[in-house]
Amino acid sequence: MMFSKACEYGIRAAVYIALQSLDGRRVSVSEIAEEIDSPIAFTAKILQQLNRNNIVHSVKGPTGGFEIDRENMDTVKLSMIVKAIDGDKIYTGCGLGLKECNAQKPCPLHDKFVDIRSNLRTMLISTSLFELATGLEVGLTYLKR
Amino acid sequence: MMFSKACEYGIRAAVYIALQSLDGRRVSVSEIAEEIDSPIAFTAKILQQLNRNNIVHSVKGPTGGFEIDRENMDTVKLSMIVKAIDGDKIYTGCGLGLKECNAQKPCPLHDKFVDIRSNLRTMLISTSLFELATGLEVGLTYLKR
DNA sequence: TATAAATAGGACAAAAATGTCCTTTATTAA
DNA sequence: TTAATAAAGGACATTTTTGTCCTATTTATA
Repeated sequence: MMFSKACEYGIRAAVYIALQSLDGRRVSVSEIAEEIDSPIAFTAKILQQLNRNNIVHSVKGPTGGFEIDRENMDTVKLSMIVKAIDGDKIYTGCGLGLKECNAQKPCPLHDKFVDIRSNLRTMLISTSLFELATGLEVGLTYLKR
Repeated sequence: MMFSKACEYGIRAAVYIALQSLDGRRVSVSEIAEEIDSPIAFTAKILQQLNRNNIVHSVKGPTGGFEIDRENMDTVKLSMIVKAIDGDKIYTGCGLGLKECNAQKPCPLHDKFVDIRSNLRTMLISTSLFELATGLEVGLTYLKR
């Protein structure tokens, strides 16, 4: 609806990894892809990006996999994942695709988007992985289907 | 940011046509593409879609072109253009791409998206082409760059 | 130290979105 | 009635996104 497929998978994967890390479990790409119902090799690429951006931590070799430190679950906000994968056009871009659209030279929808964009931005900036993982843990939310 | 390129061009084209129709001028695809800074042949395709959905009216032959009745400028809301081009996933789709995501079985972002989506929906449903065209007419808004 | 398990990463493939070109159809006006 | 003009539409081309496959690298453990 709003994010690319890659970003959707990235968020779902990060939330799943966070959930498992709360139990001290490191998880493999194949488990992640299974649990969030995503294409495995594509998910692996996205996890590489998240790793490079220090959003998740990867460990190679046997007993390896992905994990997120308890500390990072609070530090990492949705906005960081979105920015790492989709860039920041969701914040800065014009709703009608104009290159320069701002209060001085607004597109016809500029003012109408101000609040919507601001709400979205605030939500993304203030929502942590920990918050999302705990909802899952309690069984209130789902990552599949 | 939120709409496809096709939809962005479609909205900009419709607003431009509405503006010119206020002056009783019918406009050609090439003029539209010039004025909204869009690829001409692609814009023509999009205008065909808008015509089929009775959002704009087209006339073939010399002196032909696109126009929008004064009445339709009030009737046609942004939501209709978006739906004609991008479908209604913007309203109905899940932020994380789950097939079935609802209050009973929500994704971790479901509740957080409720307000944002609702604001967006309300804005699209309540904004008419006339409103957008008059902003342009008065020189308060722009469709290019 | 050899083997196996796991991620990293490059190259490729498929699908979808974006964009172009050319012919057909309708219509105006000379 | 013919010529010119404009949209309609089909076929094709390009680019981006999504997705796959294979090899290299790292590392735990037998």
